[in-house]
Formats: sequence, C-alpha cells, structure tokens
Amino acid sequence: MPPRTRLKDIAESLNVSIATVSRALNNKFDINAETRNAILKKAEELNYRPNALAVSLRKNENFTIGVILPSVDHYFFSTVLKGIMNKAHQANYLVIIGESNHNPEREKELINQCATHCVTGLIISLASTDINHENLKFIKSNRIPYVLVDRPSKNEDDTFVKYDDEGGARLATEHLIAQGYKKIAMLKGKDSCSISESRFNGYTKALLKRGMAVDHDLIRSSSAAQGPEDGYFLSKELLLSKKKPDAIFCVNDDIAAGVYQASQELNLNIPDDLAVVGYSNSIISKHLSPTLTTVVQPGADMGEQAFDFLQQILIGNSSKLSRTFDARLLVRESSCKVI
Amino acid sequence: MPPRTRLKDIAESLNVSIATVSRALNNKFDINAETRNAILKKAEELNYRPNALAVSLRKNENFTIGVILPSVDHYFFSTVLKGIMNKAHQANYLVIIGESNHNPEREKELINQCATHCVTGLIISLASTDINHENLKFIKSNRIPYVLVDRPSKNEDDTFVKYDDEGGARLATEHLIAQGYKKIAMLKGKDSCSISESRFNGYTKALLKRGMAVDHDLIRSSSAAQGPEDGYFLSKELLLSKKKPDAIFCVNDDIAAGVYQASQELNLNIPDDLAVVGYSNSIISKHLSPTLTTVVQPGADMGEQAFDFLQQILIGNSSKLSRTFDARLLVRESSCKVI
DNA sequence: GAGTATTTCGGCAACGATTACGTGAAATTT
DNA sequence: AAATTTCACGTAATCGTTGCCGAAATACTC
Repeated sequence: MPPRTRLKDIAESLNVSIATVSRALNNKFDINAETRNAILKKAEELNYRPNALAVSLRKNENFTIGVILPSVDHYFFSTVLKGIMNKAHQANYLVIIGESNHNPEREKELINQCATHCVTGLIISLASTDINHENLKFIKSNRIPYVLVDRPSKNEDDTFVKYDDEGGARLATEHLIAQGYKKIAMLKGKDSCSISESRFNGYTKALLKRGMAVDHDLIRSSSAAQGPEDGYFLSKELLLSKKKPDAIFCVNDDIAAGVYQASQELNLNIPDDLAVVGYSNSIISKHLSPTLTTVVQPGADMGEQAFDFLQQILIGNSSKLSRTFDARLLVRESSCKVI
Repeated sequence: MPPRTRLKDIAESLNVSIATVSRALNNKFDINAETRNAILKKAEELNYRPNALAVSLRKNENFTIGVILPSVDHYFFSTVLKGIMNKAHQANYLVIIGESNHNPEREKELINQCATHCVTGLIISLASTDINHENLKFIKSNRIPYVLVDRPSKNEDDTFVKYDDEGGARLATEHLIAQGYKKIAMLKGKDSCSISESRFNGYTKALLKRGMAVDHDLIRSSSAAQGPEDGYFLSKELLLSKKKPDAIFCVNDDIAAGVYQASQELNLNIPDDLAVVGYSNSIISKHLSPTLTTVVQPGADMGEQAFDFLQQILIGNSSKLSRTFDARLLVRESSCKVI
C-alpha cells in the first residue's frame, strides 16, 4: 500500500523538478507541451491529488466554510443547511458543520475550532440562549467573515439573512380574524426567545390593527422544548378555562400538533370549533388531519442567500448586506370553517 | 486589524526562539517554568490559536472526518448526522458534511474533495443508485478509512452499521397478521433500491411463515421520490381494485401518509377498515391521526456507532467491525382494530 | 577543580505545495 | 556572427508547525 502520491513522486519518476510538475498541473505557461502531457499522464497514473492542507497553507486560502446551527434534525435548519451546501458545492467549497444544541459554550468551542481550521467564512444561526451575543463578539474578534441566519443581532452592521417573523405572525392572525374567529389565543415559545417575541409582536399588532383587544389570559409561554407536549398541556388548559378561545395561533408546528391532540380529547372539531395555525411549514403540517395552516419559511432559499452573502463579503463587497425573507401564509384546512 | 498571531510573533515579542514557544504551548518537558508562563501569557494576550493546517501538514494527522449522506433534510439521515457529530465532538473531530442527493457522480466528487482535504476517515451512506458500488471502490483505492451506514455492500470485509430492515418488515407484517388482517398489501420503494428489497423480503417471509400467500397484485412499487404522492396514488389504485386490501405496509412513513389521504377520500376508517404501518418513525408518524404504527430506526445511535467504529479502525483495530441494529416495532393506533 | 549530568534553549530540516527569480540553451533578430 | 529574445526548466524561499540534534549554562559528583 503505497502512501499518497506527492509532486515529488511524479517529479522523480520523470526526472524533472517539483516546480515543473506543479506548473504542469496548474496550467502555467512556461512549460513544454510534451513534458506537460507526460506529467499529466503520470499524475493520472499515480492517482495524484494535491494535498489541500499544503495548498491552503501556502496560498493562504482555504476553500472551506463553517456552518453552525442549533440542531440539524430540526426540519427548518436541515433545509437551511441543504441550501448552503447546494451553493457551496457549486462554488467548490467544503462545508464544516457543527451543532450547538443551543448551548453557548458549545457554540464557542465550534467557532474556535472553525477559526483554528482556517475556515474562510462562517454561516451561523446563533444560539438564542446567548443573550448578550458574546459569541458574536468572539467571531468578530477572530476576524472571521460571517453571515447570521435567522437570529440576527440588533447590530446594524451585521450581514444577515432573516425571516419576517413578525410579518408571518401578522398574516396568520389577520387570516384568523378574517375567517371570523373572535377569541384568538397564542401559544408562544419560551420566554426571552427573540424569534418567539417577534411572532408575538406580529400577533398583537394584527389584533390591535383590527381593533381587537390583546387578552393576556389567552397567551401562554411554552417550556424550552417548545414541543407537542407544550402545545398539548397549554391548549388543554386554555380550552378548559372560562375564556375558552376559538382559535389558537402557535409559535411553531410542533406545538400546533399538541393542540390537535388536546382538541381531539376534548371532542373539539378543527376548524369548526377551534382554528389552529402553526409556523414553519414543517413536514408534519401537511400530514396532520385536518391539514395545518402554517407560515412558510423557505429554509433552503435562506441558506442559499446566506452563502451568496458570504461570497460577496469574501470578494470584498463591504456594503451592508442583509435580506429579510417575506412572510407567506399557507392556508390549509385547520383555519377555514366550512360554511 | 492585525493578521493572525503566529508562533513567530510570540517568539519575537519575547526574544525567544519559535521552537521554544512551540514547546511551551505543547507542554513539553525541557522548558523553564518561567519562560513557559511568560509564553502562555503572551499567547493568551495575542489571542494565539495554532494554525490547524500547518499542524496537520506537519504531523500528518488531520482531526477531521467526512460524512456523506444522500440528503440531510430527510429525518432519518439528519439524526444519523446528529449522532455522528455528537461523538465527533467528544473526540475533538471536525465534521465535513456533503450531500450526494443520490447522485453517484456528485458522490464521487465529494469523496474526492474529502480525500484532497485529507480527512482521517469517512462515514458514508452510499447512493443507492450506484449499483456496482463504483464509489466504494473509489474510496478504497484512495485508502481512506471508512464506515458504511445503512446501505452496506455485499462485501464481507467492509465495516458497516446497518439496520435490520428485513426484520423490521417482518415484525410489521407479523403484527398485522396477529391483529387479524387478512389481505396485507405492500407499497415498496422504487425498484432496485436495496433497502426496499430487504423490507420486501421481510414482508414476504412473514407471510409465508404464517402460511399466507404472497399476492403480487397487492404489491406496488413507488417512483424514485418515494413520497406521499406515491402512497396516495398507489393505495387509491389498490383500494379501488377487486383485491382491495385490509392492511397496507409501507416502505416508509411518507408513503403511509399518502395512504391516509387516500383512505380519507374513500371514507375508509383507519384502523377499522384499513390498517396502515409505516417505516422509520419519522416525526410525522406520531402526528398523523390516527397515530401511525411504524418501525423504529435509531438514527442517532447508528451515527454514534459508526463514529465509534471509525475510531476503532483509526487506532488500528483491524478486526471485522459491523453492527446490525435490531428492529423494533412501535405499535400505535393505525394498526389496532378497536374491538 | 576536573569531569560528568542535567536543564534549557536555539538551529535546522522537514511536511507538500507554490512561485519569484535565475539560468542555460535554442531561436530569433540585426 | 554577435546580440537579443524566447523558451523551458531548476533553485530556493515561503506558508506555520514540529521535532531532532546539539550547544550553552548550570548543577552535581568524586
């Protein structure tokens, strides 16, 4: 089992210098056509592949980007990753992936590793628990070009790709109002989660715009898990309370799925007795019965945009780059009373 | 904006040699405690981080593994990835991720990139469309240590982590028989997909074992997408045919979701008129109504095992490593007639 | 106090590749 | 035929680290 072929091996076997081999393989000018062909042939024969580590070290450019996400088995993030990889592949970049699990310390380690391994850039969806954006400062202090996804900071100078969370919530709430629902509850995410807050803002703004009161008895916050169980318990509580709502807007589809369970147990018909609207258009939404009205988040598009921005930064475009993806509501069965 | 700190920078600022700095930072013996502390302090001050490219080049070991999967937004694979990353993090490995999209050429490019970037090992779920396992040969010819996940070759020498696909299908089918269903259909994946074939084998074996005939009119193959649409159309066809089945075993949960749709349109009650069993325990399965009986695939565990195997190989353990994860059936509402 | 051990550090050559520069021979010009 | 240009290639420095070897300087032994 011969070790990996190096330029030196090719050079020696053809009695030329290493420099000549390098020139031949890199299509430089001052090289004789014959020797060039001989070298190419030999390289093919020996299955030569340049050592990317050495090339990167020498040229001081590493065609690798780091991607740090809170979790990859969450559908939205997996589509973001897909979008990034799609573009990265076209541009011949390698993708290093890390999962922070919403843990700032873990996130910092990952940033550190990326820096150590000389990534050319970073696309990151910051852990929402890192309130003070310490890790964002850390990235900056390391001078790594970066693009923020989905969880932008308040800093105006950051390059980011986000989604109009507030707008989506507004659309959802307005839709419920238009459908004639009167007592619209909201199941928020865990407190202090900026995304949940944005969606909550959209919800309240829509209500106020239509002259409806914001009733805090109709608003509940979920646990950190933000899963179906939260939806189940919180909605059951709501539906058994005096102020029993006729519609529930959920901060995500998983929570909405929990609401389905509760309403089934309570023998409530969706959408006639209770309307439900989710958020994210995750796979489950179209499989729930009745199908779930939800806000569409184009994860893959956002990922592609993030990579495009990163490339812009890398080629020196220093203008302020940012894009907020428009909210779109996908109306399905769960929010339309059959008349 | 000063460039990245190097050993040289620290050395010059303290009037010592580069070698000394290196020794200090790497906890070597022959170094004075005072100078060592001074160097550590300076390194901290200058925010020094070793250049991983240079270290890897010099030491000829790159703490990086490549992971190549058909797609990352498929739930099962995303959990495999999660498992791999979990272990990789503990072992201080970086993870490079690539998505083949079931395309062998793309897959080959990714392997090539991984080889070029000197990954220490590869965990790969081969594209099922690569019938002759050309890419597996390619990996071997490049001498990259590898572990196969989920789609093992027929070669006995390969290290692999797989799932007892046949066993899972057998469990599912036997369960349906035990529940009293008589005409059990199967919706396979696309032809020539080895996983689908294994599951089909399990299905037929279970039937034969119980003395039931395998009726090829009750067996349909889906398109390459293997999505809900396939389930919808194929099951509708079946349910409207003369041999109308009273149970359908689906090669995956997405297809099962399509069956739900069809049965709803045809006013068939699940599980009383029709039992449905899926495969993979994807997120949708517990949100479908009624909840879907499905075969559990422990993706994260499989990912962790794959990484463990890779480490075994890397430390020189040359014994034949492989593990087949036992099948487990998660019985839910869709397959249990209410008596 | 001469010889030996030990401690602490610097010099240098790698790792595999790229590239500026120089050089000899051939080809071209004058 | 001398001068100049062009061509094709080799030499050597470089990227940031590590590790071998050896050299001072100090400490220890008899």
